[in-house]
Amino acid sequence: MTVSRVVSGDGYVSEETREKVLKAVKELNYRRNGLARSLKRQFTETVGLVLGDISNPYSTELARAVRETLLEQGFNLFICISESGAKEDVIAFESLANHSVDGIIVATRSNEAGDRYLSDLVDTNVPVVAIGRDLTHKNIDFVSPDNLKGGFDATQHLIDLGHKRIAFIGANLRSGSNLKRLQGYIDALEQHDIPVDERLITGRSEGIADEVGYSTEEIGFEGMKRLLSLPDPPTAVFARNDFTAIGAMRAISEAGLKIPNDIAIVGFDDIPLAARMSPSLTTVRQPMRAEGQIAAEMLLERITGKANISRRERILDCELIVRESSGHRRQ
Amino acid sequence: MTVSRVVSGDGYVSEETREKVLKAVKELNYRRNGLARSLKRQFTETVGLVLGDISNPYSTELARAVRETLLEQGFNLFICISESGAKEDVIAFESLANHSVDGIIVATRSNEAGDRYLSDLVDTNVPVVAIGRDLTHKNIDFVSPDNLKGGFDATQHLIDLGHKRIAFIGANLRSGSNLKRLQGYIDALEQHDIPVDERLITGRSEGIADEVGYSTEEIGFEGMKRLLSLPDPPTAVFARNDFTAIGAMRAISEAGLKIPNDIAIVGFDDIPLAARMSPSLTTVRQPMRAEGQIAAEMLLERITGKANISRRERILDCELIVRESSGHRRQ
DNA sequence: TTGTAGGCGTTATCAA
DNA sequence: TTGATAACGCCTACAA
Repeated sequence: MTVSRVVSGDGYVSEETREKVLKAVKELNYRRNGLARSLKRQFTETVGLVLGDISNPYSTELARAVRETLLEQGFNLFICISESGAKEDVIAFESLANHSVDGIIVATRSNEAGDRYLSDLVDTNVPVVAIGRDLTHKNIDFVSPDNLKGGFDATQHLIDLGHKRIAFIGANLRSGSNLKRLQGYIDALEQHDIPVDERLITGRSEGIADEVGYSTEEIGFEGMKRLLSLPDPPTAVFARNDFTAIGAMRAISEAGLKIPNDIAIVGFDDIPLAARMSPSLTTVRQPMRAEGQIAAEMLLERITGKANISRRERILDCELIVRESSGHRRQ
Repeated sequence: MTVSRVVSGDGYVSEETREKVLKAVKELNYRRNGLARSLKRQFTETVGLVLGDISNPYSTELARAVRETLLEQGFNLFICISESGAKEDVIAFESLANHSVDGIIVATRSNEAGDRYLSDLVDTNVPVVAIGRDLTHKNIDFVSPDNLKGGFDATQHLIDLGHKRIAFIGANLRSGSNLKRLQGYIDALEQHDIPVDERLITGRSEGIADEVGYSTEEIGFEGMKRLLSLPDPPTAVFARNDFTAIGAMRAISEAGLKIPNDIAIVGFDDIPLAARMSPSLTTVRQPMRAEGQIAAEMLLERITGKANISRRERILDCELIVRESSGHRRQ
């Protein structure tokens, strides 16, 4: 017990005993067992963050913002990777739960088994915040960029430039955020009485196994190739994210066409690479740092707050960043 | 006790009781406490990975390889970020130690307090493997790319192309891996009787606070600007990594000079962006995935192995990837 | 097939 | 100022 007082640094211990204890600690290489400590105290001051595509600068910026916010409050962050769907999601949640983290932030795509596990977790009073994962539970907070408006703005921008045949690359019906971007695209077309042509909406390519890391670029590449082989190819393209846009740009170049003269293109996210492409990529900037910070703050409120908070939702504005790849107004 | 048997799924339980237990588990939202379990069992089947610059694709590829290797053996991975030196290193190590991970892989730059903490950890029998962190301890394994030979090859390549005034950008005396690259550069020059000109070796710029994220690019930009202002500027540059090289390329372009005609440039790492730059970047490819995999394997051997293993070292070959930025042989 | 006892290493509480 | 006791929730070993 006296040792505990010395090591924890609180409670009355005489200077003499304190020194004796510290000496013994050194000699015996004693280290206080955190598991036992947490077991007794019932909290760990640790938060888990589950990330999907860790290769995407979007994820890493998010993680940095989350971590900074937590650190200010003395909380530690453990990041878990879950790259390929439900099974890995569950492994990640389970391992965080087994370590009794005080709360979890999820930034992977929604899936049934994962959602179920999360609900169970919340029911055992583990605070959870979701970033961009459509998951409606009365006690799970939700943070997301405004994908609907972002998709709308991107498409509107292309329409304003005089385009009528505008394609969407990388539709994924299983991803809510993606679906919102697609919906924004459709809304913009309809608002300008441009018919929605399903052949101009490409989804996930058959041959591509995962949608992780730079493989999303392949989706853009393959999708664009298919669009270019249409009898009446598009004059503009809105890609579901910057990596996909970059893949599409490669396909356009390889076909001997020019951006933006032959085909204009807009992405989503504004990863650092977007500004450096040549031509530089017009894109919808997502407030990654704000998303991370707000999610962390919400989680901390749930962790430290006494009261049971019910579901809150924060949809954050995106900003259209016009660069070279969308070009000037067509005649 | 019967509950434990049901939940763990081993030991004899009658079908009838099992069902009753499972029903109660559901109703009460019971979840087995992992802390208590680990406290009793004395292991967690979890490994910690401490990463410095998470924005660098090098780190994320490493993490993915580590994770895949661990997962095969049923181990989970927790990633901690330590962006700015000793203090954060210690926080990360401490928090992993408090959660009783079974082992730690460190991939941050060496620093005194961090090294000391790691040594203490090892002395309490926590297995540790270091990636690229120069840290000599009799029980800490070491994995690293061959920075010396990589630096030599890069410089040799530029010499072979006919260059005599070759600069090094981004020297950092506190980073061992960086120092090795610099040493390789010097070795190559000396072997060809080219005098080493200290003015051609730029270090860290004053104004730049951190060396994290895309800030390393600033180092390249600032360093190159200084080199260009010399009375007798270099005709070729070897940058300490790809981000630094990319920053240097930007400075060269802004000065109205052409790569590789006016100045040739070589980087280090071969991040995905290197191949896409225009001109594409000649660089020394680092075997990121192999580094991660080998580090994870070594750690698992220490964790599961009964015997005390003494320090092992694995230096992995790098490969010079010649692209456009180094150009053709000069006349 | 089920249940009891003891201990993993802490800390809260109370006693000395 | 220090120490004894109990409890955090689980699992091993043994008893019923």
